[in-house]
Amino acid sequence: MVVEATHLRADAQRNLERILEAARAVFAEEGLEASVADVAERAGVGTATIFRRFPTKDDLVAAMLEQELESVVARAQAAAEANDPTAAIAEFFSGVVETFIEDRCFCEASGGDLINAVGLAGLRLEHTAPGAWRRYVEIVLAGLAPHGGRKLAHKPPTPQQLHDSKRSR
Amino acid sequence: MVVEATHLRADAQRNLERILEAARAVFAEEGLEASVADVAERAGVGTATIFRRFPTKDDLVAAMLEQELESVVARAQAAAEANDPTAAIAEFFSGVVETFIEDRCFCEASGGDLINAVGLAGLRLEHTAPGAWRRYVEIVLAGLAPHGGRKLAHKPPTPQQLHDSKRSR
Amino acid sequence: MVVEATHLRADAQRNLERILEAARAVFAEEGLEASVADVAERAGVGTATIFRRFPTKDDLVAAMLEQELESVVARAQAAAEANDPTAAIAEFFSGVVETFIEDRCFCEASGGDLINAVGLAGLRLEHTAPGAWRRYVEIVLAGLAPHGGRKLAHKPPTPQQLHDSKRSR
Amino acid sequence: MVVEATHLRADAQRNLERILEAARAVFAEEGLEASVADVAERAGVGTATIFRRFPTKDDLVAAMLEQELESVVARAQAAAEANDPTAAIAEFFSGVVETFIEDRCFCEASGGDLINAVGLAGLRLEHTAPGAWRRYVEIVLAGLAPHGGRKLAHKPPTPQQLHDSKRSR
DNA sequence: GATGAATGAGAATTCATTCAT
DNA sequence: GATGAATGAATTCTCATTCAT
Repeated sequence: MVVEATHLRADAQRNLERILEAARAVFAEEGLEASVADVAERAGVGTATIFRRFPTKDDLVAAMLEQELESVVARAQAAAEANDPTAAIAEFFSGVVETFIEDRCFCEASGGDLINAVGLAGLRLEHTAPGAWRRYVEIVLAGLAPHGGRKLAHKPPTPQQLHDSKRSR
Repeated sequence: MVVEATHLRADAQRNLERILEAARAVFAEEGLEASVADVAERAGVGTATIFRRFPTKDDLVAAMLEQELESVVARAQAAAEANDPTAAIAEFFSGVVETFIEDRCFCEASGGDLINAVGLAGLRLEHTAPGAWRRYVEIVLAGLAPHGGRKLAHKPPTPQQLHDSKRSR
Repeated sequence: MVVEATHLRADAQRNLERILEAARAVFAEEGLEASVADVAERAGVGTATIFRRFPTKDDLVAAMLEQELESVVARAQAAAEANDPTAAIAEFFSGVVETFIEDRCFCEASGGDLINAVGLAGLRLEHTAPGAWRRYVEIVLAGLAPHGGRKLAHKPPTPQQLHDSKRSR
Repeated sequence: MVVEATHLRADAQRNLERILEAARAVFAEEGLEASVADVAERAGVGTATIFRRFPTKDDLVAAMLEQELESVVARAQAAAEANDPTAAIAEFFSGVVETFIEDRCFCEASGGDLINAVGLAGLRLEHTAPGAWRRYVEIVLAGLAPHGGRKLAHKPPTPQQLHDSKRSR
């Protein structure tokens, strides 16, 4: 568990979980522009309770995203242990994009890799062309697949750079 | 020139250009959330002057984007008339993404295709990994290239759907 | 003619009339909250032209009302010379209220006598109970009619007071 | 008491009362066009405090008017139970107009009946001819009194119509 | 003399964050 | 520890009035 840090009284711990859960729900629905007050109401706590735990709205968002990230990490681990790596990566890629489509805010707040790129574009299209992102996944996967010893001219961003790109907003 | 419409007094025309120029700069830097006041300050005019010309913040944004769009259209036409279509499309793709990187707001306001996707992700990375988008362009181009008669399983969004996806925000 | 003051060039005089006419139309339709710019547009002149003539929006309103008032004065004179004073006053009263109903702004800007009172209330009712003011006219006329030598306990406001009550807004 | 609803913390309740009191005073003096900022200043709170309680300026106005209305209702009930109906109605009529005179905004926001009519006209005169409305009350009461079996030719507006006329602005 | 462009001074409303209870 | 009340700082937008052309 990411959010636990120090020992908390039982009720405090429960509140913390409720806050994170509410944040996920509210931000997923309304995007990052939802107000802290909305989250507080959904969580059934006062706004001050949230600010006691998370000095800043951004801190709340970050904590919530860390939770979402865990599920992605789990997916990634499953993919890493799969027998068919090609299928596994395809499934992983699609799965993450699907999560992005379902949770606008998670997508908006994530770092800028190609999966995220497809998620962002897919999110825009989802309303008028639902599922359009699947084609983009196909294309990107095809582009990533090794074909005839071709080498890409440009290097990928480092993990650190990818991580830091989350803060760009 | 899009914004000229009727004959304007010399000073008014100058102001109009300053406003548009300031809007481009400010929105490019800070994204669409930048305030009209910021644009006004940069342009050296009062906010009311802006609202006289553009009744709504959205109108201002739209006018500015129209200008950006023109340059993309010009690029597209050049590409269409090139001798080597593969090189032309690569150049076009890169050129548009570069424009996106230089103008966050233009990117944010555009429809959700793969070029846009790369732009959005590249924008996030630009600060910590400048130029990282070039690799993404490579990958997507590779994925788009015909290889061995492969067919994509999913259909692309229609032009209308792409267009409407601009409104998703 | 109220508005003529000094000798004006022919075109200036024409503009002046157009402004007053536009003011009447615009304020009658939209109430006193209509903007000076609206009046200018309707008159086909620049706003500055209006402000050259009328240093203040209030001045414009006042001038326009004076014109409306003239027609009321004409009615009053006709009534004064009629044979049947009772019928004449009834007709006058109704006529003025009708003018008020047709021109919200004239009513709103007039002094506070009983005719005006009926006009103000009638105006509010006109939308949902058109013509309701006619009953109020009846009642007030009945109340004004001499019955059995009764004397009213309170004195009427003086003409000066009535006039000054126009400024209460 | 209308405004109490749920249990409020002592200080909040005190502030709420101060806000309502300030609103009454400010709107009574300056009419409905007074700004919320004026009310806030008078109440000694920030504007945001007002908007927390009343999401809209209209809501604030409505709450305040409800309070005023209560006193009118009380008067009406007293009149209904009086022995001498003629005197009672006269007193009621005068009482309501007096309330109107003391509270411009209440008068402006009320429906368009004859009492309201007298209030509106009286308000305009009050500054230059204080108490002039008393004569108008006399006249209207006289007009309403049954004299010699006379019948009014026009019907009164229905309660619904009167109610809806409040919204005429 | 006429024009319309420019603007300062608001107005309503929102929200992250702090503070008294 | 928790609460929700209070608020300062913004934001979009309007308009009477002044000024350069």
